[in-house]
Amino acid sequence: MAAPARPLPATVRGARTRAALVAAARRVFERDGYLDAKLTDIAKVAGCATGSFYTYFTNKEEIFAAVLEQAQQDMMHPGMGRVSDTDDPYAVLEASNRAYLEAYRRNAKLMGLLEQVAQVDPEFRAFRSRRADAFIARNAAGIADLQERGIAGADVDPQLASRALSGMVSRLAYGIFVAGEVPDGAGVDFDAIVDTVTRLWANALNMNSDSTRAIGTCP
Amino acid sequence: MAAPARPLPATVRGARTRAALVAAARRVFERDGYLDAKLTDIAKVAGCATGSFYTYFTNKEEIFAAVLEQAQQDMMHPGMGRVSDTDDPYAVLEASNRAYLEAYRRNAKLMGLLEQVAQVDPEFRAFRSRRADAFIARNAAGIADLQERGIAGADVDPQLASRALSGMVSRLAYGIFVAGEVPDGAGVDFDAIVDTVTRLWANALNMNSDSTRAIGTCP
Amino acid sequence: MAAPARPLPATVRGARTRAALVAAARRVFERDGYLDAKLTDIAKVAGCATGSFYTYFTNKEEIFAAVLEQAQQDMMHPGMGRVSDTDDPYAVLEASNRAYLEAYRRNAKLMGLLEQVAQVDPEFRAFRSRRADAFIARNAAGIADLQERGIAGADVDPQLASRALSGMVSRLAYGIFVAGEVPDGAGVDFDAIVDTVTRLWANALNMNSDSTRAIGTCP
Amino acid sequence: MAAPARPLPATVRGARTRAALVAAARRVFERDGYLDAKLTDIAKVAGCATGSFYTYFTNKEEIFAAVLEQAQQDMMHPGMGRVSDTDDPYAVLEASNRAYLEAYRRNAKLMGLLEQVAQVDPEFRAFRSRRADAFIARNAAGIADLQERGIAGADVDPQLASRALSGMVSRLAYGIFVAGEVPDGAGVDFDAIVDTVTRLWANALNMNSDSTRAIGTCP
DNA sequence: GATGAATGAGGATTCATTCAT
DNA sequence: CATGAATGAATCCTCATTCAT
Repeated sequence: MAAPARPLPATVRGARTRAALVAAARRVFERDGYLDAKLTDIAKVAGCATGSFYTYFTNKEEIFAAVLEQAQQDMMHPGMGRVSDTDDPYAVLEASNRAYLEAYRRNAKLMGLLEQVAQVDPEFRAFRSRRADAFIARNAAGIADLQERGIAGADVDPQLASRALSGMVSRLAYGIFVAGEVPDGAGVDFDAIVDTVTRLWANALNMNSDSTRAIGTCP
Repeated sequence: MAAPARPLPATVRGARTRAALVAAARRVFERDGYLDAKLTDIAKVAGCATGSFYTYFTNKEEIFAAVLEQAQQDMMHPGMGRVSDTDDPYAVLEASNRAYLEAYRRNAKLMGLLEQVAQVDPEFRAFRSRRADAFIARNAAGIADLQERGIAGADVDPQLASRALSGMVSRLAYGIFVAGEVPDGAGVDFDAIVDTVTRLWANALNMNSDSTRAIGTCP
Repeated sequence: MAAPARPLPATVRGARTRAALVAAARRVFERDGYLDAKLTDIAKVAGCATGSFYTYFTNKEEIFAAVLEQAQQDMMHPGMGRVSDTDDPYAVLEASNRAYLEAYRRNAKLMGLLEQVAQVDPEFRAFRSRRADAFIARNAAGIADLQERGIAGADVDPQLASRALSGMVSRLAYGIFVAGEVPDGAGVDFDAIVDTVTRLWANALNMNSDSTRAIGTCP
Repeated sequence: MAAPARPLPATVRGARTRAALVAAARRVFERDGYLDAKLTDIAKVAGCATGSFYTYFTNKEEIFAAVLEQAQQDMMHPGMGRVSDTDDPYAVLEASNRAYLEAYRRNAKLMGLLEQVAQVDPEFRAFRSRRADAFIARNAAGIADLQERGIAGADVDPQLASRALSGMVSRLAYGIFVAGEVPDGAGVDFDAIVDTVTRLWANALNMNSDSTRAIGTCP
């Protein structure tokens, strides 16, 4: 991560080649996995000579970082940070989860790759951690906000709760969209997942919504 | 995973060598990671010749399976399956979580390795899945049981909920014990983790415990 | 070394670029050594594009030759050839040695480079030989002259003696100025080196100077 | 140079292979030069697989060191250190020079290689320096001894003189045996070289031998 | 059973040189 | 003249696996 060691292309032709390499890399990574991906192959798929790879990248890590960077914009999610922006916390939570899961599904292969690379390369392990931490921090802030406003139960530490619940969502997303762990048969559709996750999250925080969406019953 | 292709040692000396190799393998795997572990090194650490490795194992996967097998007994956890064995569901849940987290912590390095290997080797990916599924199934049964007994809210699918909540715990365990993600500073101790996880789980299921541990308030 | 294969620049801009390249080459060669110097780097340091290099030079050898050529004027030394020009042979010898050693010291890095390149490139090995031979020949002539005039002993072959003694000086210069072999501690200053070398040389030739600088005693 | 990073062979077969590799390396180095020598070639010439090279050596440097080590015994020379052991200093000097030049001639190709490698690899530059320094130190001791005994003139610093004169011999040896600088035609035979070098050396030190070999004439 | 030397396929990487703009 | 991207041949090195002793 960090800025590419190699200078960015100065000409149009250069930019085109670099882009072709990044696109090819994504394809090869998704096809062969990070470890089995050969730089030779990436160059071949990009339609250029092996040496050209080194004009823009130093090694496999670097081009994977470029692939990630390119996909990053699409991977941004709102989180619960803006929970206070609206009147209905539950709706916000649901929207947040939906956005996260949709982005995850859209980039499922890449997320799987990141998971793989993180197991192998410390630099990307750190990257993944940073990404997760940002998500967790935003959600922790949202939880704390709800607690202050009396909407969520005050009996859990926002940080730890956020870490647990955020992990719940990301783990589930990984399991379903990447690992193909299908809950029970193929019958679980996307909405059901969003719904369940949101319910569990809300209940876990004891969110006593005044809305009609109230979950569980209090005798 | 599957029975060893090589016959188990027939002599005492053979048994000793095999055991030395498995022990050495665990050390080398934990030291270098699965990918960087060399069979040569394992043999060296075990104090025997390279060739002797092949007397007992066919390849790296196989000896990793042996390492896993050896540790498996310690990794068995009760889950919530026995929820009905006692009168206090919350206590059972907590005990289950504690047992899981303790086992995870005890074998943290190995769990991290399994995570790594699963990213690389399909066979172990399947192994990990089976292991997780068993856990999830047991917990799903427990949840269904609670729902039937009216102790847990009936508004979630037991399977999906179990998958989400079990994932929450295992993901948190991985993050804290393997990846070293420390929640907030160093102040979060083991009991707080067990407590929080259990609370979130119970709340998520809307478990209306009559015990004094009741969480959240129902007017 | 031979005329440049590429035509000398016709325009002012061209001359400037060529000069920049030669200067850059000297810096890069002295910094990285001949073998590790990359043409790419030379162009970069010269502040021009890679391709521009080939406008003026065909390859690394050629630009090294240009660097050498540029420094050559400064590397000219009188030798002993003009020994007969003056009345005091010893003074001439000393002046000759001093001039040689000063020039060597001034261009130490380049001389080191030449030594390196000569080990690698036959063309420059020949160049170095020609340079040395010229020096040796001049000194041989001087020795022969002294022998004829009865100033030097006639018991050695002027050619071989010149080769040995000239080699002595150049080897010492290399050792001290390039390789950093410091005689005894750091206490040996330049004058001492000139003095010692001259003495040894004069004695070796049995130069019976009538001057007061006479070395050794003849009963 | 330092102990080999790879363990020495434990079996006879191993020793044979290692020896074959060292012998092959010497041949390939002498044939192709250090820089152009390919490890692949060495293995091929040794009649074994590429990988076997790495069983005994880490890289080209290391096997070159082994080649050098093997030749070292033959390259030991007496120097002038034992000058006082005999009655005739001049004879000792001559014997010393002869031994040095003979050893140099015997290992000319290797000496040339060392010269080349020293220009490229700092480790071998250091090795060459150590070797030279040892030689210089021994000769310096000899010179000092002669000076004390009144046999050599006391007007030069033994260290610096030794460095200069030792360099004279080694430089001449290199020029004649390695670089093929033939003094004047092909007529200079080995004895003449020994004789001239010894004379120059003795004269340079103003050695007033009482022997009949007295050089130069004092009117 | 144990030993440890031998094997060799396979991929990353460099950089002088060319040429279209 | 200047530019700088594209080229690709050529070598190093690793390590799982075999097998003669």
